[in-house]
Amino acid sequence: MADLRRPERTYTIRQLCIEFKVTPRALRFYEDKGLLSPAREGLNRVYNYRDRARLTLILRGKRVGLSLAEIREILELYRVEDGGVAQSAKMLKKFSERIVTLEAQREDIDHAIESLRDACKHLEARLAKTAPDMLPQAVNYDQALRARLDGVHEFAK
Amino acid sequence: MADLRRPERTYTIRQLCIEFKVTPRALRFYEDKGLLSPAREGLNRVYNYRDRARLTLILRGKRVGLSLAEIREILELYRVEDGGVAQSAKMLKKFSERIVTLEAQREDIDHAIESLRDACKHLEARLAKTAPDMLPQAVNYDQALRARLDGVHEFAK
DNA sequence: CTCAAGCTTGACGTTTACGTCAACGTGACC
DNA sequence: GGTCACGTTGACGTAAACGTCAAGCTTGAG
Repeated sequence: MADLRRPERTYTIRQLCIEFKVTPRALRFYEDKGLLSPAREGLNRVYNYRDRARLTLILRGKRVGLSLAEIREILELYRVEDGGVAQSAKMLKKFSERIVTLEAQREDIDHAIESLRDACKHLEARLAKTAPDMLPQAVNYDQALRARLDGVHEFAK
Repeated sequence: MADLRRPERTYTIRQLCIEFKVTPRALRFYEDKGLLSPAREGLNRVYNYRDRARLTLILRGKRVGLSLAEIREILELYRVEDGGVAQSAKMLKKFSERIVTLEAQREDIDHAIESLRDACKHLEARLAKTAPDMLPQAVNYDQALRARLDGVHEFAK
């Protein structure tokens, strides 16, 4: 059976939407904003391997709090020799700054995780005392963990 | 000289705004949304030590991508015994899920940082070859680093 | 007393990132 | 040949998180 992700493979808008759990509207929006530019087959959009890779980067960027405009700037670096020297210098500066803010953000996240873990411990202790029968709810934690290890990001509601 | 952050100290809205680099509008907005509830002196808001601590948490939450509504939920945990057992169980679940997403986010950030570092290296190499005189721009990186170590987050524009 | 500084409460505007129709085209079945 | 399923392009709506006035109170300096 052929690899569904082999480089020559193409995707319809719906296929990408399902894979990345986004809506067609979102993909068209990214296109409007210049973050994607899939080929056309008649009217229909045809996404290729590189479009898919870009989408991966777009969504990752979003998850770390970048705006679409910022993501666009970053993606444009990968356009070969897009700008002159001045452009490169500007980019270098921007990227450096961005790295610093991301590192700060990582510290914030570490703090937040720690706080939440602490809060969980307190909650668990409280539940263990007053209502041990409610503790199976804590199974959700393991569920989430397993899901994460499997690369699945859908949790039971 | 008295410690400007001693527990009994109070703050005007402007003082907090300057310290945390936010606008009065933002603080009033957070109040509208139930995240803050400073005392009043006549009409004027008077923030105390705990209000200031809450604001720290609010901004940290924002930096890691939480919505104000989510931050509000988390802050309410710290209201003593606010809910019954069911409430605690619900919170435990929510917090556990949040921890998982934050850990994923941290990985995203690590990836992003790595990518950006890589991009910077390429840019630097390119500049070193074509226009070594533009490289002093890279000083911005050190500037940013120093600023960060000093706890200052304002960069030259 | 006046007047500016700093606070207040509305109330409307703005940006970002889409959601949600409406109206239409185009194969592929039955 | 009707009718899905899936695609398209507008165009308008929306939620979050404030920005930006307008209009008014209060209080200390001159």
